[in-house]
Amino acid sequence: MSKNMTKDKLLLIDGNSVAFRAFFAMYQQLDKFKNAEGLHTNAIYAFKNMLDVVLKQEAPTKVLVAFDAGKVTFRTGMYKEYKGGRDKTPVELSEQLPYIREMLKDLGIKSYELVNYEADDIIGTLAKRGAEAGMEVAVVSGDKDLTQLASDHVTVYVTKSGVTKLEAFTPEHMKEVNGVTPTEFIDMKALMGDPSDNYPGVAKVGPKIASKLIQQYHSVENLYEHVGEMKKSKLKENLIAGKDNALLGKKLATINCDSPVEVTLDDLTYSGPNVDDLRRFYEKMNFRRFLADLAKAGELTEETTEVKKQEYTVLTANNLGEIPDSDHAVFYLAMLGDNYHQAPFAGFALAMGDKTFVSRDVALLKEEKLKTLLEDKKVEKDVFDLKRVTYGLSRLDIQAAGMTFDLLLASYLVDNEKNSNDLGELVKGYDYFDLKSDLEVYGKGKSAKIPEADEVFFNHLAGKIAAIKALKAPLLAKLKDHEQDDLFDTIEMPTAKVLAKMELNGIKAEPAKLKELEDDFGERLKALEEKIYQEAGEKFNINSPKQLGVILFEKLGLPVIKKTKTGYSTSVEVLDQLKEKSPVVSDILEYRQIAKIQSTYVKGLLDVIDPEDGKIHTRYLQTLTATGRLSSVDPNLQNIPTRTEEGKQIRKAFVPSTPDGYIYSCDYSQVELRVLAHVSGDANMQEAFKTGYDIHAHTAMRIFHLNSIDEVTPLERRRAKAVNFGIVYGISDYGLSKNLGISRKQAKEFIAEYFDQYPGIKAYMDQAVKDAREKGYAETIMHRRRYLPDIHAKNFNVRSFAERTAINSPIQGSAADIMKIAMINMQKKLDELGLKTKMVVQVHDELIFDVPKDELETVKKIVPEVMQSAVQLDVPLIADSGYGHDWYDAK
DNA sequence: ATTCTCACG
DNA sequence: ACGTACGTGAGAATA
Repeated sequence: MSKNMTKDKLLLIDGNSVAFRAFFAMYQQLDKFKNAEGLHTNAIYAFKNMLDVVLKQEAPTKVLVAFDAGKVTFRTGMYKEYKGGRDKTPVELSEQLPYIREMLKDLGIKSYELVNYEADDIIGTLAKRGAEAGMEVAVVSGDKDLTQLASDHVTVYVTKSGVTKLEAFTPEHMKEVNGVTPTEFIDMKALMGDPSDNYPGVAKVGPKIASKLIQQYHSVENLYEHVGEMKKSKLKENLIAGKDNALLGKKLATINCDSPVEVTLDDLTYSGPNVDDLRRFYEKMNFRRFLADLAKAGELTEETTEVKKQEYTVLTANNLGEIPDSDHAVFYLAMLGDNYHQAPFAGFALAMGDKTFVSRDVALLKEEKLKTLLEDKKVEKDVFDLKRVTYGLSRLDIQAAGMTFDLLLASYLVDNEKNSNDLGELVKGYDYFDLKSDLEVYGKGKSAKIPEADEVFFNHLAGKIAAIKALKAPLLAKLKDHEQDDLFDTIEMPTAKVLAKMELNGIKAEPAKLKELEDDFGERLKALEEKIYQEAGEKFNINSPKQLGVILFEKLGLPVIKKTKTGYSTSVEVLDQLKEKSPVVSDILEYRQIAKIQSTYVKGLLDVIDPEDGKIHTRYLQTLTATGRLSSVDPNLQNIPTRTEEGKQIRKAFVPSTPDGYIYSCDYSQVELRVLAHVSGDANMQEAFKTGYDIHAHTAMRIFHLNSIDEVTPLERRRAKAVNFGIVYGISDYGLSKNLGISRKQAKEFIAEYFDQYPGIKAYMDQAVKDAREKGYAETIMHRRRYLPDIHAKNFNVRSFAERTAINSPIQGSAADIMKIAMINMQKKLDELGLKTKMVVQVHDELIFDVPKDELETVKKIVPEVMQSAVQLDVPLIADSGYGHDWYDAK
């Protein structure tokens, strides 16, 4: 251990390359990031983000950002084409560079450049000096040239996809990536050349061959001493012919670690920003986010200026009379944790008239005055996360009513990405900074806790009320502007109320059935395990893809079909192809399947049965998906197995809550294709649905040119079905070929034929992409939006993905809209008829009911009726149903 | 915390 | 030529 307690840590940053990465990382935002004078600021902003990450991660005591001084360097003296032929730096970037330096100055970080040398040489020199002085050195760059500096004391970080993700190059990591040491990497580069720096290297030598050669010879010089001993080959000829290039490449690639850098390590001491200068700079750049951060940091040190001081009255049993009468209220219920089914209560805030009340004591809510108010539908309440509040109050035996505005739902509809469940976090997206996030106030994960200081917690609670008040009007205006008022008032708000009911209902689960399955599967797993160990010749963890990979691809020598970024892929897709080669593969597949069911479903579900009522209460996330679907968590009841018989057994554990009752299930038939037929207006597909044909068979008949549906073979139907699905996802020939195991060419023909037969579909797809490009978003039949900024991306993959999304989202999203309407109508109908039947689960296109014996006939009649009449499309909506004494039998 | 794998519509 | 199907959540291993 060094006796120096605070060991110096030196951080060196390659300013130009990081700025370059920063600029392109936020290139899509180029037009959004402009200050009042029209200066682009995206690179400055991203540069600062990178700095924040690195400063936090490294906590350096000394920092320097090195810049290139100009085009002419000692390297251009050796080779005048060095870095020649490069595209000019875009002006949008170069105009930002002086400001990055200005910001660095305000941040208290030294910038430096040296005539005739590159930033790399400055960094190399200082890294060497730092390491010699016993410091830990961290280098950050946007390209890999600097990785040659990696050593025991120097770690080189290279930005990865964006600027805030960094890949750490240590000597070990260099070895993994390139197979050579950091210094040998120079020799590798010498052989390969560097097209971006515009020097050639040896012909036909790329990373693979260069790595192999250097691993064998360790340096360019040594390689050429032994080149004569090599067997006659094209490579040998190329090496001999390229000798001068290789030697030149080595000179160019080598960083000069003894450059005449005048700054000393002592000059680099980092002691934090000049806050006033920095504030002025952020103001000039219009960086509201950083300004807010600055304000926050100020509070932490000064403690005198809190976020924003809120006015509030602490409510007790004795001053309830101070609550003014009003027909309008804002209410917030605080619980610690996401899972409001069990999260402990922390307090509440209530605004009536112009007064705001707060308390830690939720028992107060049960007091006559407050309970009445909360249950009075004539008192309109604004809340954040209606479903959470409803469920929470219900735990206190309060049946909330009159909630007419949920800020979370409104925000989600306006922009589905502005959906944080943390109010403080969400409002930052609307430039509202007077409320801290729960994360900041309570902390994270296990250590999260409600502040003990009343002034902190109550101010936070009152701040929530203020935030809801402040953002209600602008959000309502946006909803109106988007023509989403109907979606909000008649679909999303009522859906939240229905979901709260469903969550409270829960579905009854039979632990005995699950235990029985647990034993069965346990035995099967044990037997399979033994068998697999035998076949493999050793024991290993079958659940570990890494260990399994070693067994299959190294020990047994099976062909590697696919790799993941960390090793061999052992997915079903791969194993399916290896089944014939070794009997162990089938056993592994079977083991995997059973193990999945055992751990996720059998054990997982046993853990979440409520001991109080024997039911499973999932939570539906209403503001999560990009398309408007729900999702289900803790546990997820939307992915209960159905595709294999073993898996299906799980469904036998889901039972009615009444003796001799039924589980009744009703699902839409082909909703998404019906929606597609509707929105596209394609006459042929509409005709098929109107006539009541089997849609996949009908598609098969058309694309394979058969005379009647009766001629369709099962294979043809299967293929047509896959095409129909593909269409909904924004088809590609590659995807279809992979799915069907046919050639890409054949897949292409299927698609062409499909578009020929359903010309309206093709037109829809083109139009969907065009609309998204023009409007910037895709939209459902009920005006639900999904913004698609990537539709303008330059990168083909990114753009293509956005285009497929533009096709898929209106379809998936409209189907989700329809289901929500059906659920609302359904709950209304159940209430009207005073039935005891409960809606308990939704699985996207399917609803599950818990039905008492004597209500079955009624349910059989009304459920399909309500679902089929949810909306009026140009094609009929059909719902199929089934029932039984458990979910398994309800098909 | 991230990656892989696999369950569902 | 690019490298993909659309939308989710959870458990186990590994880092």
